[in-house]
Amino acid sequence: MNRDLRLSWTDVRDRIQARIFDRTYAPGDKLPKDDEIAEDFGCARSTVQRAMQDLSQSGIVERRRKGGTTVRADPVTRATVDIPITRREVEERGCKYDYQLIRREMEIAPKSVLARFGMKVPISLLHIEALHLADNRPYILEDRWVCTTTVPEIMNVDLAQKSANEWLVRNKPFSRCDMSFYATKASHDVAAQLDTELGDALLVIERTTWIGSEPITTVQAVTSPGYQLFTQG
Amino acid sequence: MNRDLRLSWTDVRDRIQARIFDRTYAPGDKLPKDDEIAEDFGCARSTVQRAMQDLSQSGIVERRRKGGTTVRADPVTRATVDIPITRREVEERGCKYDYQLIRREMEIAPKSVLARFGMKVPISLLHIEALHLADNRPYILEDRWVCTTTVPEIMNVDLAQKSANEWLVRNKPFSRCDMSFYATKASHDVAAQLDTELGDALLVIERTTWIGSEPITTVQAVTSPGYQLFTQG
DNA sequence: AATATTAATATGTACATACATAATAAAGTC
DNA sequence: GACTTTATTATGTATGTACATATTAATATT
Repeated sequence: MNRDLRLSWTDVRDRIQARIFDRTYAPGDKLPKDDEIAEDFGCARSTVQRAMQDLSQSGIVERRRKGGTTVRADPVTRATVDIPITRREVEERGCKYDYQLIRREMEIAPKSVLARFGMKVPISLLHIEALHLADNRPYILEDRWVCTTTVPEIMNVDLAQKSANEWLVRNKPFSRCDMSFYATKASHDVAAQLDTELGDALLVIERTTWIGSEPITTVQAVTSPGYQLFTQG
Repeated sequence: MNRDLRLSWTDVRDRIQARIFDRTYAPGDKLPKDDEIAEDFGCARSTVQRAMQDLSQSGIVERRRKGGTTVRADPVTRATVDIPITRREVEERGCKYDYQLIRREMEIAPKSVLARFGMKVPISLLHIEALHLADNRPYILEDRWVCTTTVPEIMNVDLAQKSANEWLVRNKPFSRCDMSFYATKASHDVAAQLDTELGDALLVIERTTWIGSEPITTVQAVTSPGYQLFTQG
């Protein structure tokens, strides 16, 4: 067989996707089984499998053993968000990065914080407030709680010099990260810290991480006014 | 070889990930090549390849032909957001879904809208304003522009009955979707539509879609107060 | 008819092999 | 030294085969 004519899995994916787009296979429809598509296209089943893997991850089709492949009836719009280290984010915008530690003390975590970890029993955690600046202007205000039983080393880190954000992400990899986004009105304190108006609408990025089942940290990153978070590709 | 002892690609991934987590391979470090890992673990290279594919997609490692595999120096926190059809989202919360068309007319798109499509020349687009309700309470206010040259069929759709959101996602698949999130203060109009206070902080989900290089639609979904957007697994 | 058991089946995985591709390193040229 | 050309090499892909696994469908059992 002429190798130049061989289909790549991206070709196969695109052709199947095209058939979904032009409604040859409409939402809810069942697709032929991989073997049939492979024979139809003149390629190996594993090539179809690779294409289907991609379509499945994109949320376009759903696959079940024995059940076959179906076009998702209720298509979802799926996107990926990347949250880099704040320093890097600022520097990639071509701004000068600065960082200020506002507060750092052990505290009994309030219920709202415990809830993010899925814990009930009150426990003392390291509470950190810090400000990230871009070109000397407040950029992100972070309100963080770190679990010192999972991450005892954090007690020896000079958080006035290096942000917990940076230290954690470089030194404490996580296996699970829950994230959420919401809007909040700038309180008196927050407005003062971010040097903005009381009542301004601010985007909050909340993240909670674990290693295995051990909680690492939870953070509310309150962004400055006008902040916009974009998805990747 | 005893098949029961064979490593699955998830095992391989987990073991490599563990070595990254315990800093055997620290950020920026180069990993052994697939062949070596395969021999080390006693599995086929393709199994390592599958594991690496996953780690690469998760943003944990970076792979380059000939260059090899490196642990990402500046780790990013990566997450996936799924935006379902609004009806489905409301119903999955166990609420009654309703929908109201507020406005629907052809209009010259303002520059801000054209910019989202990456267009310069002013053009007339279908402008739609609509309200999604959950248990009779305003849930999401959508402000949408549809490109009628790409989607002429939309002109024949009764948007008073079926939301453009739903119709488009079911009938006009897209190949590209740009998304962004930000916070906004409720204007007089928005506050009235969402039945909330003037100046409330609201999360806006902005999406723009294309099929190939043809623009389909762009929408600002202004959520009601307290709305929180979560990432997937 | 409802339930448990068994068979059938489409997708998923593991492996070996051969080749493709993109980056890098080495060698050659001016 | 600066530039171009040419190997070299690690990852990526395509294929075939053999099994594993999860689900559905069929059958037997109560």
